Amino acid sequence: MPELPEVETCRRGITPHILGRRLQQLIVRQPQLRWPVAVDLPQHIQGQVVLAVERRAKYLLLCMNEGTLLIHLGMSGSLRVLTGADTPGPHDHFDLDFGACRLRYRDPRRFGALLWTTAPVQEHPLLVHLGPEPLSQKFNGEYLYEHSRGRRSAVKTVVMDGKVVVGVGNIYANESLFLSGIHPVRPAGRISLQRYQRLAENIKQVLQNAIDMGGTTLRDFYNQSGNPGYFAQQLRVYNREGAPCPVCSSAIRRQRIGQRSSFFCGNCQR
DNA sequence: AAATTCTCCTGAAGGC
DNA sequence: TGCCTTCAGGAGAATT
Repeated sequence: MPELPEVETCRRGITPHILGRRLQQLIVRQPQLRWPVAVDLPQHIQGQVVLAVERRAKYLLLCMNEGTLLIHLGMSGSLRVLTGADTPGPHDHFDLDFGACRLRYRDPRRFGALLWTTAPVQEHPLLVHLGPEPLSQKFNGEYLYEHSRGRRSAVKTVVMDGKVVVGVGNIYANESLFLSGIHPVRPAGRISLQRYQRLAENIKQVLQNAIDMGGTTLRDFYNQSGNPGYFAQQLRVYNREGAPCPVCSSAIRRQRIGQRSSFFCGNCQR
């Protein structure tokens, strides 16, 4: 399931293959993604040149001369770089053909998206209200503290709220809260500045470590070359219900918070 | 306004 | 073996 480190891994992997290249053709086999791919998109963007490959939250941004292609991997999406003939599978929904190589998008659950905008991309409706990037200086303990005052919802829900901070998905929220000794259901407004400083640092650390390891492969994340990420072996609580806490050996617990599985140590996290 | 629930989708896993 | 049912999850939309 692509979270920020997986999307960043993807971005870094595809960039050298497509930067400066001209799009020969967009081939759409399945337009029914999160939002339908516009029927006339292929003819609109044919011939566009990739000027930059950026990322905002979990959106990949292919910045081209007349606009920007937004790609979201949803929870089962992946992009592979193909350099030879390769028969598309049933979930290979579109190809971006750059001549020398092509990007093939696969997404069994179809929660992902392919959108084109000619307006300044940061003003796009999907991006304009997003919180800061977690690895930026704008995101820190003070920021979290200020934005959680008066909020009674679980701290885990708040750090996963894209309007507060982007890119912190379920896996990394669980891990960061464990490293910070904070119980995931603790009301966000009842946590001290000091503890938020520690949480913000751990969020940055966990995300950066995961990026350095090429992301987390639990089931279906593979990078542009078809290789898995190696952060899964670093996970301390996620998906480890019943296993011993790496610090105190208490059994890791599992609880649903806001429709999502949460994993934590009831002894270490208060 | 903030908090909660719903929604899209398919594959894996579990029950009988 | 096979046909259910349940669940997982990103995040915008809808509802409370």
